[in-house]
Amino acid sequence: MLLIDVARVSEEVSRTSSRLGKIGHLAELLGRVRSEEAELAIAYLYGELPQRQIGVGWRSLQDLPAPRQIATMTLTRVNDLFDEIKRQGGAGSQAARKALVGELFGGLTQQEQAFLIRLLSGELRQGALEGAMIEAVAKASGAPSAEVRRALTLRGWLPAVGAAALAGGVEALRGFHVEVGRPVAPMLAQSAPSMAAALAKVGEPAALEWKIDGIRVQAHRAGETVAAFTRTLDDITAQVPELVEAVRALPYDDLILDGEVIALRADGRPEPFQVTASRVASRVDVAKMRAKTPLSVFFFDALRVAGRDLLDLTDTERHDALRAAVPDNLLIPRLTTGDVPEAEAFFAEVVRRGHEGVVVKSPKTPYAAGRRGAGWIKVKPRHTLDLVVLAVEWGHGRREGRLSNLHLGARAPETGGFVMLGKTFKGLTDELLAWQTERFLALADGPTDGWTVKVRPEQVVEVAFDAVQTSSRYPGGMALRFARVLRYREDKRAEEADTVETVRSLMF
DNA sequence: TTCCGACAGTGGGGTCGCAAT
DNA sequence: ATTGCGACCCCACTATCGGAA
Repeated sequence: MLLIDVARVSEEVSRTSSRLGKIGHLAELLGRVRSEEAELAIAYLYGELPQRQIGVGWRSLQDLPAPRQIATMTLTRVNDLFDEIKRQGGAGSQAARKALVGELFGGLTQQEQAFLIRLLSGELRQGALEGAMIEAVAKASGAPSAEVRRALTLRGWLPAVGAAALAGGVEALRGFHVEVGRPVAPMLAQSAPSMAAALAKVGEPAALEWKIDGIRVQAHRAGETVAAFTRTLDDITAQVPELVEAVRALPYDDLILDGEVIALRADGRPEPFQVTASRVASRVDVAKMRAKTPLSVFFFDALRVAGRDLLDLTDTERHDALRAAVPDNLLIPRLTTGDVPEAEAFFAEVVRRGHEGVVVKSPKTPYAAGRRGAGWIKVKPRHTLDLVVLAVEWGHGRREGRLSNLHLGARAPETGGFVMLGKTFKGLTDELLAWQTERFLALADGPTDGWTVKVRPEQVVEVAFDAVQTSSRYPGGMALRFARVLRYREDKRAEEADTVETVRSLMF
C-alpha cells in the first residue's frame, strides 16, 4: 500500500466531524490493506510508529526538501527508513539522521509530507486516535469491539491486535492471553472535586486508598525474573532495583502487580515529585542514585497471582488476592467505608502526612485495563491564588486565532512589579476564550514576536493548582504545578493580587 | 428527548541523556 | 561547560458525538 492512501484517509477523517464517519473511513482502508502492511497502516492512522520513537521531533522536521509530484512511497519503505533513522547513534549521528529524514521526505508529495510531519511530531489532529481505531478494526474484521478491546488489554499494541483480527477474526483475537513479562495497559482514574462527590459517584461503601505522588509501576514476576513497566508500558526494570528485590522476595513466582514507586524521606514523608522523577529517570549510575535517594514501593492491585488471572474479578476479590501475596509494609493503606465524615477524616489524614490525596474505588468493578473507568475516582486538595496576567500566547488547532495560554504573575510589592510563576491554558471555555482574546488585545503592550502578546499587568485571574514546586525556569525559583483558570476577577485590581511571599509560603 | 460516558484536543512543569556548539 | 532536542514522568480541563436512559 502507498503512503498516499493512508495520508488521503487521514485527511478524509479530519474533514469528517461524525465519529461514526471517521470510523467508517478508517475501516474502509483496513478493508483493502494487504495483511503484510496492515500493522503499519493501523499504526500510522492512529498516530503511532512500530518503532515507538525514532529520535525525530519537530526540530528535525524543519527545512525539508521540496515535495515531488508523483506519489510512489510504500508503507514498507517508510517503515524501513524509520528503522534506519532509529538505528543512528554516536558522534555525527544528527547529520546522518538529517540526511535520512531528507531522503525520506524528498520522496514524498506535499500531502504525504504533511501527514508524516503530523505523525512524527505526535500531533495527528484528525479527531480519531486509539478509540476510533479500535472500532474501525472491529468494523473491518467483523469482530465485536469488546473482543478487540480485550485483546488489546492483553497484548498492549493495537496494530498487532488489529492485524490479527483482520487476518483471523474473533478466533485470532481469542488467542491473546495474559503473559507475564508483557505489560497490560494500566487502569486509570477519573477525578472528583470532593470525597462526598467521589463517594456519590461510586455508590457506597467504597474502598479508599492513599494516592501517593510517585511513578506508576506494573511489576511482573516469572520465576526469579522480575520486570517493571511504566504507565506507557516502558520497561524501567533497571532503574528500580528496590522493586525488583521486593518482588523477588514474595512467596509467589507468577505475578503481575500494580503499584507506585516513590522516594520517601527518613521520617517517612514523601519527597517532592521532582525527586522521585529524577531518581526513576536516572539510568547511568543507579547504584549511586539509590544510595542517595532510595525508592519505596507500594502495591494497590493484583492482575495475576500464582498464575491465576484476576482482571475480571471484582476490586475486592483482587485486593484479597493482593493481601495474600504481599506483606502489609508493601501495601497502600486502604479503608472501606460508605460514611462521608469517616472518608473525609481519612482524606485529611493522608494530606496531613504530605501525600497527594485519595483514590476512591468501587468494590465491584473489574480491572478496566487502559481505561479511565468510573470505578476509580481520585480526590486531591486544591489551592487557589489571584494572579495577574502578564502575557498571552496565540492558540493552535481549534484555538487558532484565539489568545489562549496565559502567563501568570504574582505581585512583588518591594519592586512594584510581578514575578512570573508559569502558564496555563486549562479551564477556558469557548466563551472565555473569545472574551479574553478581545480583552488582552485591548491590554496589549509593547513589541510582540508574533507569538506572545505582552499585556499591561491589569487583569486578575483566579487560578487553581496542586502545588508550588521549585523551578529553575522562572525568576522566583518556583512554579505552579497543574495550574488552571477558575474565573476572571473583574472585582479585583492588580494591586490586590496575591504576592510572591504568599506563594512562597505554600512551598514545602 | 435528555443525559452522560468516552474520546480527542490543547497545552503545562520537570527530568534525564545525548549530540552539537 | 552549556544548550537544544527528544522522550517520558506527572497532568486538568472542555467540547463533541452517540449510545443509554
